[in-house]
Order: sequence, then C-alpha cells, then structure tokens
Amino acid sequence: MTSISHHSIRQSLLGRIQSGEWALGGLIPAETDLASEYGCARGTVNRALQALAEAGLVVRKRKGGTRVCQMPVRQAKFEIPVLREQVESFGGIYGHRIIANKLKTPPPSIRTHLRIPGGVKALHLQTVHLADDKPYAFEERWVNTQAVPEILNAPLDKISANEWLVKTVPFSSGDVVFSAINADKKIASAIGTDEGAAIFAIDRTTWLEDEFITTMRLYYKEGFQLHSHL
Amino acid sequence: MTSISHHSIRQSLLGRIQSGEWALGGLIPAETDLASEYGCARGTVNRALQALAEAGLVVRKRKGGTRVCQMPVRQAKFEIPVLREQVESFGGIYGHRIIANKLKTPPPSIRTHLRIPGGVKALHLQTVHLADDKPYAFEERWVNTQAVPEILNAPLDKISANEWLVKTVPFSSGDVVFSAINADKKIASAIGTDEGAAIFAIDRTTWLEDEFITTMRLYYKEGFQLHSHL
DNA sequence: CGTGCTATTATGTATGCACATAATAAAATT
DNA sequence: AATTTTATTATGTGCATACATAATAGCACG
Repeated sequence: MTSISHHSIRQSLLGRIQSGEWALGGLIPAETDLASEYGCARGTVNRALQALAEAGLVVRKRKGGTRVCQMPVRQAKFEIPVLREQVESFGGIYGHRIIANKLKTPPPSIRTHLRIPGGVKALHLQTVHLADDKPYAFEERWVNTQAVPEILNAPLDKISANEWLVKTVPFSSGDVVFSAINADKKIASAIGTDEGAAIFAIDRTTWLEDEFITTMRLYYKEGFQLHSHL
Repeated sequence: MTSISHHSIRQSLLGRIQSGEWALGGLIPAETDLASEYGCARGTVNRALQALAEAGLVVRKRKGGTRVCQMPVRQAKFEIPVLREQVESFGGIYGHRIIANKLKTPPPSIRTHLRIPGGVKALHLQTVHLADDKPYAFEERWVNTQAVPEILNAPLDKISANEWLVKTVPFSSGDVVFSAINADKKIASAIGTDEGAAIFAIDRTTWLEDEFITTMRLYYKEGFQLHSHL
C-alpha cells in the first residue's frame, strides 16, 4: 500500500464530516467500527481521529464517543512571519537600520510585564526593517541584558537582534499578541506612512526557564495581512 | 506509571531543548536511544517527537534524524473568538442588531473572491454585536443564497447569522485573514469609535466542497487583541 | 574521476495485544 | 424514591514487532 493509512483515513473522515454525513454535534461511529469499516487496526483510526481532534474538528470523550465539533474554524494555525524570509520571498533584498541602541530603564509598563526589578536597565533597540531599501516594518525591542549580556558586544548592524538572539539563546517559550493600533508620529515616519494609519502590530515576548529574555513589538506597514487556511 | 509517558517525555524533551542541552539546529539522539534512556518503547518516543515536530520545535528527516528547529515560535495556534462566548466570558449579556438585510449584487471584489457569476445576487447582512447593549463588534457578511436558500427564512433577529449557519450548514473548510484597518464613517458609528481609529479585522470565508457559503468581515472595537501562548 | 549500485540508518507507519481511565447505564441497596 | 455499587463501553495509552521509505555513505566499475 503506497497510501499512508492514517492520513488517508483522516482525509476520508474529514470529507465525510464536511459532506454532512454526520450532523454537527453528532456522534461518529466508534473507533472499532470505523476500523473494521476501513479494514485497519483501531490504532490507525485512533490516530486519524486524534489528529482531527487536535485540529478542532471533532471532540472526543471517553465513553462518550467522538462527535463533530459545533463550531468550525475555532482555531487556526498561523505562521509567524520571519521578516527576512518574508522580504526575500517577494524577491526583495532584506536590510535593516538601527535607530536606537542603548541601555535604558524600561518604562513601568514594560518592567512589570517582564518582571524586571525597578532601577535595572535593559537594552532598548529600535530597528527599521527594509525591503529593497524601503521601510517595511518597525521594531521596538527590549532585551534583558542580565540574561544575555553578550548582546552588548554583538554586531547588531550586521545581524538583526532577532536573528542574533535566535542563534545564540537556546530555545525558549514565549507568547504572541496581535493587535491593531494607530501609527503615532514616530512609527509613521519610521515606516513611511501617515500618522494615524492603522498598523498591524505583533508583540512577542520570550522567556527561558522563567527568565525574561526579550520583548518586541513589530509594526507592519499598512496593508499587512496574516493568512491561515483550514 | 501514573503519568502518561508520551506527554511527560514530550515535556522532558521540551525542557532539554529549552535548557540548551541540544544546540539550536543540533541533532537530538535517535528515537531508539531516547527510548532506552527513558525506558520505554520507541513508539512512545516517536509520538512525543512527532508532537514536537508538529508544534514546530524540531524538524525531522528520515535518516537525517531529528534536530532542534532554528527559529522558535514560528507558528502559533490561535483560538478564533466566538463573539457570544467572548462576551459572556466577561460576564456580559450578548445581543445583536441587524442593520442591513437584503439581496444585492455583490461588488466585484467580493464576487471574484467568491467565484460568484456576475449578476447573481447574494444576501448582504450588516450586524452590530452587542455586549450589555453596547456595540462590541461590527460584522459585514455575504451569504450565497444559491447554496443556502433556507437562510432567507431564518429568524436572523433571534439567532445571529453566524450561529444559524454553523448550526445548519454541514462542516466546511475556510480561511481566515487578520488585518488592521482604519475605521470609516460607517464602521465608526456602528461600533461607537472615532473615524480613523485602528480596527482589528478578521475576514473569514467558508466553503463547502468548493461551493462558496459565506464570507464575513468582523470589525472589533479598539483595543482588541488576539493572544497565543507557546 | 565521476557515476551508479548497494548497504545502512533513522524515521514513518501498521498491527495485535493488553491494560488504564472516564463516563455512562444498569442494578442493587438503603 | 434516592443513593450507592457495579458493569459496560469508548477512548487513551503503551509495547513489541514488522516492514516501508527516504536519505545518506560507501563501494565498485567504467
């Protein structure tokens, strides 16, 4: 068999769900039944169903069985764009220009968010990311220099802070927030739009074992969109 | 024993990745080695590693082995908010008010997007979603009445179009787009903000077996954010 | 020296089995 | 009738085994 069972079974089940064979919120046959129907082991069906469950298409409960989820498209996976790749995927040449780069005491909002004690300084960076020498996005970042003192010696003019951190700091956890904000004067001039323009912003904060590493906010040029298909 | 192996192994591996035990882009021991290290079957390690791979933390290649992914937080899963639940989770009372509800010929941009032939009409809906009688979000929607003619008789004043569709139309595929836009006069007055305010917009288009069902755009009140943790 | 065949290796997947666990239904008890 | 106990059932998980598949490394041969 060239076809991979649990994938094809998953596809088949998805099709049957989409065709309305099983009503929204309705019960799907038990694993064992499906297994004999498809002529495979229960484990294979289990795997397919678990994948559908993870994708949010079905809900499973012990003894309760598997039922089609009421709300479609409840969750979507998004690729968080990596600037360089994004620019280069359009055939553009990536570059960046550092506007600010110095140790400062973070404002209270940042400080509490990052659980940095008062009075401690952190590295503040402002960067404009360029596509073919034209502004593409504006980045504001704080780096915890207590956690990553080496960054003070990093050649940030050659490699972006993001890329340096990614290459240097071991893998870490983090969170992401999307929002829309009006460009203020600084942002507008940095990315070359009008003041007040609606900007898509991505905040990303990164931790390493409970220690704060960096937080950044990316302001995208107008018209930026994030896509996800289901 | 009480702990579920493949979950705990996944956690353990995650920890070891985050601790830097294996360098970014570096190789992780083979499944068989990890299996004997953890004292479990290879299949169990396999499952843990596949989960990490799906989460974008490691990259796996046959014969090549498993290596820690270069870019962290490349993908994030977002829960697409369901308005009613969202409102009610804050303890608010959900409601909605229909502003427009009639058959119209969609503008070209919508028509091509939806692959609707020219001249055909579709149901155009504008709805304000309320939290405690105050505007919360504004929705603009087109429904393909050829695919779902029953919607013309639906009690849309009682149940929102979204909920009606979800309950009526079998499961379908779709895509989601996030963007930021400036509120025009209509949007601003609908959700009670100033013209020009930065609005977080979610576009959602839904299909059923290649047949277009509906497309909608949701305009959120200022300050709306979408979170995701990793 | 390069080309093409042949191991070798790590992951991908399926199977059959066993048992664990949660939730329900049925039965027994108070 | 209300409550507790005891099956029953569907999913969750693990294991050992077997084979498939992709990518690589090594070797032989022209």
